[in-house]
Amino acid sequence: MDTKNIHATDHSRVIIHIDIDCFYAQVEMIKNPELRNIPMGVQQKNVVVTSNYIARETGIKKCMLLEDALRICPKIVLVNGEDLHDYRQISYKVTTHLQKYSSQVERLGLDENFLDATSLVETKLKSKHENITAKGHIFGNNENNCDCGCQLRLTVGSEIAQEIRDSIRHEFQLTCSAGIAHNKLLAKLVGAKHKPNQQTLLYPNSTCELLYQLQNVVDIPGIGRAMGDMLKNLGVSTIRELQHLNFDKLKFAFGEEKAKLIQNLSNGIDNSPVKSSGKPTSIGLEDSCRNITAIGEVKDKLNQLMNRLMVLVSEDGRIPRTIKLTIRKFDSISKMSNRESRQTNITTSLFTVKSNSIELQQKSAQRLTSTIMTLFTKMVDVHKPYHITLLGLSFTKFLERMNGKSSITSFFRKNVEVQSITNIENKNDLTTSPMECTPFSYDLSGSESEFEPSPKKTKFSKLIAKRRCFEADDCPSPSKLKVADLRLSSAKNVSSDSSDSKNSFSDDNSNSICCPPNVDAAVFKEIPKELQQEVWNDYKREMNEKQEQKLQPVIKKPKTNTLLNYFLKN
DNA sequence: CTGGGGTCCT
DNA sequence: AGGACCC
Repeated sequence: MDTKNIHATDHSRVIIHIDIDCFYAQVEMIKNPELRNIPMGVQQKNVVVTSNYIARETGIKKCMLLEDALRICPKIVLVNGEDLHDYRQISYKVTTHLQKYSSQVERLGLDENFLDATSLVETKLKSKHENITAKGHIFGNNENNCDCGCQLRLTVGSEIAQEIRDSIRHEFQLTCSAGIAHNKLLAKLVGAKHKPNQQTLLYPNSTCELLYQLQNVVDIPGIGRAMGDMLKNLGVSTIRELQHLNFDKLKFAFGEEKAKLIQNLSNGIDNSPVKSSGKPTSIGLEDSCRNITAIGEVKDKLNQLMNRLMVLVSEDGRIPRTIKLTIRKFDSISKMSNRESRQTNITTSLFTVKSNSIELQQKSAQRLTSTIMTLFTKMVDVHKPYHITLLGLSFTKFLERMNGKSSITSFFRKNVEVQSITNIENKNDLTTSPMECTPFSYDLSGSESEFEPSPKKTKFSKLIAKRRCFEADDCPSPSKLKVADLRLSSAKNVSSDSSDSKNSFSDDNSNSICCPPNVDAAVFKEIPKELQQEVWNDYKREMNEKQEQKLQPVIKKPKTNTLLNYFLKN
């Protein structure tokens, strides 16, 4: 009857939370072992974001202001950690390693992972019944009286956690801490009880004891500053107060869904699944800065960011289709989160695949910079004085690059399986071939022959043969295909990549996506809706460009490199 | 004198 | 596009 009780007694899962100890600091100590025996902190601008444990003994805390840190520990050695590249790289290696243990691994930041070990435990229990002993700490004093078998499962979970931590240490020279419990919330909370390089096991009967050790509701992951403030206004600050607050009051303040969620959390109930993280859905960089006031500086900074960003994108291996510019304007009423952003689609033809890495050639770089500056002028009136305190660039909506050997069927697979999380190692298996500098597209050799048959091979089979094709990363839900998402470059706007929604709607306004006449209808029918969309858009754009060309002296235009080209039939 | 990232929801 | 949350 009461769903709360049903869930409260569901201990069927075994969840392990793994938290790499002072992650950035450990990476820095690997890079420079001399830092191991002295107090060391990792600095980003005016903040010491983390430090090794020697520094922590002196009282250094996470995200401490530089000034305070230096006062507390004048001897602290600081390492700049503003470039997360190396941290990100090692972080993904760890996650990929964890995926050997379970298909369900969820990343949280760069240094934490949840792992659903339920089936691993069940498997292990089938073959092993003796000598099962809890590893590491056990939280609380209560005996476990639960008869659902959770004690045995969680105990096995602690053995697995120990193995995993050992393997991480062995593989990466990284120490980490772990929490084992029957849900994510409790695994994370209990893992914090013994750090660093230790692990803690929670049996369900000790749940309340664990929760009551928290000082405030905002110590519950999932309750942040905003909710914390509202709860304070409701007279709620402790866990106990949240547990006992009248549900209708909570519902009035947060809505039923949120209310249920946080009251459940306050009772240690968390049914959220461990979601496989897969590859990142966005890749971005930010740089906070002191007061930029000149357009030249903006351009400069953005170019630097773009260069760094291209390295990350190349390592990722996918092609992004939208770019977002984020800025923060100086504000005397220093409001938090005073950021603005503008986003626009970009064409895949901007990117060049060369020796298995992705590059921006001069022309493309200029075009990208120009569309980014257009975004900038949408947020800032450059004729008036301004000062910018942060610039950020971020790519999203990636197309997966496939390797053709994995066969054409994978291209049309309904459910895109989660692929190995990132191809950091890709860099290492580059095969350099001088011939292999091709734009990201298929040259249809000779613009006149564009729609003409080519002798033997279809364009598509060429594509497969060349092992260069792309797969939409996301399976669009029908709601994504609303008219609002249709973006077509109008003839007036072909010179700009930024198909701004304002000027990109064309007369047809259709929900109707059509198969272009030059594309094999059978193939078209099989591809995901979103790809159909893009193929259709590409076709429209080509028509527009052709029209424009008629008005101009005939210049050999470089072929546009689009999805459409993949599907051109002969 | 407040990093540099990410995720999901609205 | 912004806001909440996480690290």
